[in-house]
Amino acid sequence: MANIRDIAKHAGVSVSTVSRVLNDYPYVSNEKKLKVLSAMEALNYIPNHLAVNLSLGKSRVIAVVFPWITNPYYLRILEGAIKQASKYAYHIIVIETHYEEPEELKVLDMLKHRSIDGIIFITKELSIETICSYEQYGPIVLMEKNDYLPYVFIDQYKAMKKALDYLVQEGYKKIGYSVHRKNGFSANARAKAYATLPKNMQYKAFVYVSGLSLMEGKSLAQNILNQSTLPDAIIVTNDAHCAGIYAEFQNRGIKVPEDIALISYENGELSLINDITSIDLPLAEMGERSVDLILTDTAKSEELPSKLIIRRST
Amino acid sequence: MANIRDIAKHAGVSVSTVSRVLNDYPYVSNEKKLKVLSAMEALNYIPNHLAVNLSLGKSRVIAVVFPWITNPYYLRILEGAIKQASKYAYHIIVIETHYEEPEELKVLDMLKHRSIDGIIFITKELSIETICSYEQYGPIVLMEKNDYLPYVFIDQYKAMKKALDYLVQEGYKKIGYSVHRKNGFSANARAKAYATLPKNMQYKAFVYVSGLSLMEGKSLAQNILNQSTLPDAIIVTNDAHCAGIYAEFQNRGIKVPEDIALISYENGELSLINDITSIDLPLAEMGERSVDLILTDTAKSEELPSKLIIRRST
DNA sequence: TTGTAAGCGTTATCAT
DNA sequence: ATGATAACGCTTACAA
Repeated sequence: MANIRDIAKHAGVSVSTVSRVLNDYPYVSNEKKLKVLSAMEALNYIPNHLAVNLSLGKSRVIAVVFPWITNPYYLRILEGAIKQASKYAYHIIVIETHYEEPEELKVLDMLKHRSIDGIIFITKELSIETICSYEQYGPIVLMEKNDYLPYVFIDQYKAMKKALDYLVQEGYKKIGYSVHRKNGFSANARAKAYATLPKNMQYKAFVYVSGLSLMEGKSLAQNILNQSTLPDAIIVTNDAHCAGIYAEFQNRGIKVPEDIALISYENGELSLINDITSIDLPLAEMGERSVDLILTDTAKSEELPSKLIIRRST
Repeated sequence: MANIRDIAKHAGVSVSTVSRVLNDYPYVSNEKKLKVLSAMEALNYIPNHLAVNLSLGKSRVIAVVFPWITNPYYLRILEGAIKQASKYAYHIIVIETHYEEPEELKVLDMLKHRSIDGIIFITKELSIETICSYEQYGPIVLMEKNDYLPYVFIDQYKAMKKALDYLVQEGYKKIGYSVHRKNGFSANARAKAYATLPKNMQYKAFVYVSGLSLMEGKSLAQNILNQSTLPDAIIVTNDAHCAGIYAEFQNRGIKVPEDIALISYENGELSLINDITSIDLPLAEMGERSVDLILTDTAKSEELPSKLIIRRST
């Protein structure tokens, strides 16, 4: 394996000159440049990026962290991040935490050890203090608004409020909603929005803690239909979960929206095909902006807007 | 930033000893070991993996390559790969090629430049000769059976044959199927299996070239229903596409399986919820085994079995 | 415009 | 068990 020194020797120049040619620096005479180029050709030179990385102190890799990659919601964020990273000649490694703190700590340690140049936490379990203590080792972006770390976020309170206001205006009286984790960041925001409803329209029994997947949606629907009083509208965590509910409703002859209306978060393909009113979330853009936050100094933390797309399910 | 030399000095030992402690070698006296450890503590030492990588000539990263990450079929392979890689303390970077050869060449160049230690091509556009010419730079795994590179693969011919035999046995006469790309690896395998049907049961008009997504499934269904003669059973590329077809069939009052039967490849959640007969593919396992192929000498190329799961749609 | 030489922070060989 | 010292292959002051 020829290295930069071999090239220098073969071309009769110094290593710095070779390096300059390699990196397209100005101030290299055409004559020497050609010599270097042909030496590279002759010796079949292959630049070694591991060496470049060490020398520059960069890995050109960013980690994107989430509980499960199979959640299409997270996936679209990831896709945005991959796309944007490639513009900077960076690459994305994927970390699944399964909601385990030790997994998050492992990623933070990778940052500390310079295996990665930055971290995007799509969700986090660790306290913000813990995460902050690693910021000295490299940029870390969250998807929650906070006062300590850069973030890109969608205001879940506003999104929920938008859906609620619309449902109220349409005359729905018994509105329910599902959350994935009772005390997650977005669950709290949604609860806060729900609490703005008139007191007589707030039903603890219509707050469903459930999963994110299709099949879990199906079983949630079964549970719902077993309740003595039924909601007349449900706002569901994501498209897949909502599609599961919708499918079960169809099985059981529940008409949407006549019997029960549905709204999902996500506005992906599944809401499109079932004609489900959905809260559009700019997920790919979240991924893109968070990469910008990691890789540039000019990008600023920001809030991205959600939008209610009305379809036949309400 | 303290480095290994600073630690050595502070502890009054040599760098080799520090390195030995770092890597849990035997042959280090407890006395010196403690000295080193406390020096690390005192100087707040952080090992630099970029340096380790250069020294070892490894990046500890593997690339997984596919056209689009949003295909759940590929995603489950990716998930298996991530999981398995983490067992070896490796990480996975995700490459979306959008079926563009230059993107595949970029990944191959990363291998050449030692940015990654290996490549898993879930699909490929480049000729096998081209890819082979990069094998000298590191292990490359394909998901097609071939004589040149290691592979993990599912025999698409056998899978298709299984579905066809079953349909024939159930009395279906006008069997159609969809493929994603007319001359893709699996399209050819499926065509070969289809050609084993009695001549009078082969219908060119029932071979549908279509997409992979839900919405594309929906429009395929519309096209199918516009045909003058309808198939009585269709084998569909994947769950999402099949779910799109199924949804449109429901809209149009087409009964499954009475009017048209459906079989999907994938056997994921979408086939489960719609009770679709599906060809189970061990996708996560494909990811796991390909990582093994990259990272161990003992793993051998292998064929993984598919299995027909019979449900209500046939 | 070019070259010298000092990093970057490890691992690994080879003595002792 | 321990230490010198040479890799690993590049970038980048600084000097010329």
